[in-house]
Amino acid sequence: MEVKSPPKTQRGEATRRAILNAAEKVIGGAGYAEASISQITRDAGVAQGTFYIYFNSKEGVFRELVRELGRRVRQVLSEATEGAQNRIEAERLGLKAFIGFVAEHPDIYRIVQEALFVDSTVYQAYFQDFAESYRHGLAVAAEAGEIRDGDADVRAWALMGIAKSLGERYAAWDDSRPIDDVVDAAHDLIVRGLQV
Amino acid sequence: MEVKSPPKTQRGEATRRAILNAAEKVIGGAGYAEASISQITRDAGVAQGTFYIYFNSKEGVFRELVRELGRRVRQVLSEATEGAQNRIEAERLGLKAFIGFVAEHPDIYRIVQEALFVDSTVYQAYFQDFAESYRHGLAVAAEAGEIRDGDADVRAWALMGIAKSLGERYAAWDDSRPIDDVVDAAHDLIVRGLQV
DNA sequence: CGAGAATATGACAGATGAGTCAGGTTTCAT
DNA sequence: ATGAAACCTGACTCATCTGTCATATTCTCG
Repeated sequence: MEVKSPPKTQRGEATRRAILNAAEKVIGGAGYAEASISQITRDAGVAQGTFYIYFNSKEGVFRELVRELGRRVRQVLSEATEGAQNRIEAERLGLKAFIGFVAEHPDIYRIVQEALFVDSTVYQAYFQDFAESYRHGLAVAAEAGEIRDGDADVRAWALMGIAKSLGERYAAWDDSRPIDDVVDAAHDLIVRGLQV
Repeated sequence: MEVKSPPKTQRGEATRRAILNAAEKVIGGAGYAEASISQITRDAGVAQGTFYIYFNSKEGVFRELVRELGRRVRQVLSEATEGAQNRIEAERLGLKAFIGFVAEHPDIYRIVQEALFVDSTVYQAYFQDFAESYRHGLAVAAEAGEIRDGDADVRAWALMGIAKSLGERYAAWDDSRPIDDVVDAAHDLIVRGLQV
């Protein structure tokens, strides 16, 4: 049974969700290696065996978790930037939303990072999805003359790197500095870097 | 015995080195979780028990490994940038050297990343060391009027993020694109971002 | 050369935790 | 009501691997 068939009833669906939520909590808190299936099922309020009705293995839930988190983060970012008047503004809104998200869910950033070691495929897919839509946004903006011409691919990865690094440093590790300060300082760098 | 006393003889020193080298190879290749002490000692050509003469645990070697890698990377970067005429040039040389290093030692980048999960203290120390000297370099350059004023701390973390991200994407994952291309594109962003 | 310090060996005890399974309970359509 | 499908249980098996230890070897220095 390479992949578990999805639950057939409400009840099954609810149990699956409970397990997934518990996995996020337990793995996010203790890390993948430390987290045990029994902790997860205890937290979800089900028996050990129930876990294997919905997932094939610890790695299995983890993969699912990472995919879901990717969807959530993309959702947050697209909502944050949809009102932007231009690319430069979108950069600011996106960066701020991302750092804010990491501040509110520091565990999520850890889980995604850990994916590199549990299953590098999902890790890469996670970032490639981001990069692709980022690259596209930059290419369109350059086309429209909102920013100056340049290598959209490298720019996308560079800007993602800025967001990751600042999120890690100023949100996950130490959120004592107001996020707006950090975003302002970084945005100055980015604006000048991109503007015509 | 909280910390192992260092080897007292040449022979002991050589054995310790052999174990450390084997650990780099095995952990870099298989990842921390998969790597076993027996693999490491087999590779080093010593018995299992010998490992515990020099290290307290798997975590112990790993910590040592990360510290050593930090020293090596700092060494490479300081050599690469020492001939730079100004900060802008130093950025270019440093970025290129870093990406080149990752391309030659893709395992090292993995090991450092994995430190976040094995011992977040050494992970943070690793990056804080970098950040501090980076921050200092930028502050001095701003003082000298080589770059425009700005938040040196945020800039340091942002620029480190660019290097990490590009190294991961264009060196560790897929080195099919000439590094100079990537460095050029990123350096354009950085120059404009920093210049007066 | 001989004693004791340093280094090395490898079998093994003990702990851990993933995944299984035989059987129990709930739900629901007919 | 009843049978079958879906769901749930938790004790148990089994493989893995760390860290220990009693013993052996090598080195060094008086």
